[in-house]
Amino acid sequence: MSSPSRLNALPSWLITQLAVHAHRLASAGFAGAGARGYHYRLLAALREFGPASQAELGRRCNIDRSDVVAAINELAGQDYVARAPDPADRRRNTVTLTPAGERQLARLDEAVADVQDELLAPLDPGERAELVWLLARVLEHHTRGM
Amino acid sequence: MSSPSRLNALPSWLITQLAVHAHRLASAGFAGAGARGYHYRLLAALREFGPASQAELGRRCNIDRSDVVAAINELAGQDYVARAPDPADRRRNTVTLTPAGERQLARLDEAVADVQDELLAPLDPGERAELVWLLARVLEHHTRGM
DNA sequence: CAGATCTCAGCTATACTGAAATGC
DNA sequence: CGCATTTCAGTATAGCTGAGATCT
Repeated sequence: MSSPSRLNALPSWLITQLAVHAHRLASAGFAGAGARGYHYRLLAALREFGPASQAELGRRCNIDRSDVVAAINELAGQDYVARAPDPADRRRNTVTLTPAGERQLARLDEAVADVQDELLAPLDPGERAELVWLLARVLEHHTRGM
Repeated sequence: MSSPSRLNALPSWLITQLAVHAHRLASAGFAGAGARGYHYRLLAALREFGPASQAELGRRCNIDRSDVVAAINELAGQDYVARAPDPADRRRNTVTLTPAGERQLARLDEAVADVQDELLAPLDPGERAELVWLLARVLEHHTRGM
């Protein structure tokens, strides 16, 4: 039972449909560690850039301000991050990665690596790099100025 | 404000984030013709394979049985498709593309072409073909046996 | 005053699940 | 009986909007 040929060569179709599979695999990988995609993004940002306000995390991870609140609530409830008022600017919360959060990030890194391998199974290493390069350029074009 | 480098080289991240942009562009293009992505998929399948049951349409377009009902309701309400009981199997509805539906599909084809151009703006024609080839192979791998 | 931040309530669209009614 | 089809009701998630309270 094949799909319409109009769709099979359509970049927007290929990308959105493949995203469904990528999301399914990633969610399953994260769920095995009791996490969601938002959690991985936030922990990765905290690891790389250090403590940050929720607004900054949202901009870095491309997560809405509103959803950052909920995700940080969850991470704080598992003691993967600590949330403290910023004395220098009392509108802000400073979110900090805890040692347990670093360990959780390491677990999620492993899960994520497995997911990439499963997602790109039919491609050899050179093709994977080519795909990443093309996707990154297109995504960068659409994120410029955001 | 850059994203975590863990994410920037991560295929599943690139694909899901790019899918957000692709979906936004496609939805906007379809909305200009009073349609949604489901409608385009269904009209394309009817045009290519002829009249079909809702279950077959769902399998071809990768749309859930439940969502096919709603989308066909909408298309039938706009007279883009006709729904009639199948005399050979009275469980089935036979869905047929109307002349108005063909014209709507032609409009959507144009909108879709513009969207592809906007989506892949930074890539030259050879790179676009390479990207489509790689994505199609990966997607085919994950759709096999469905 | 404008503007940023955090929070909550609620919305949209895609994708999906469960169950009932009907018919093969 | 098992199985397929259509339909409806409801769920989950990502992404997003509006508004209010607080603070720079």
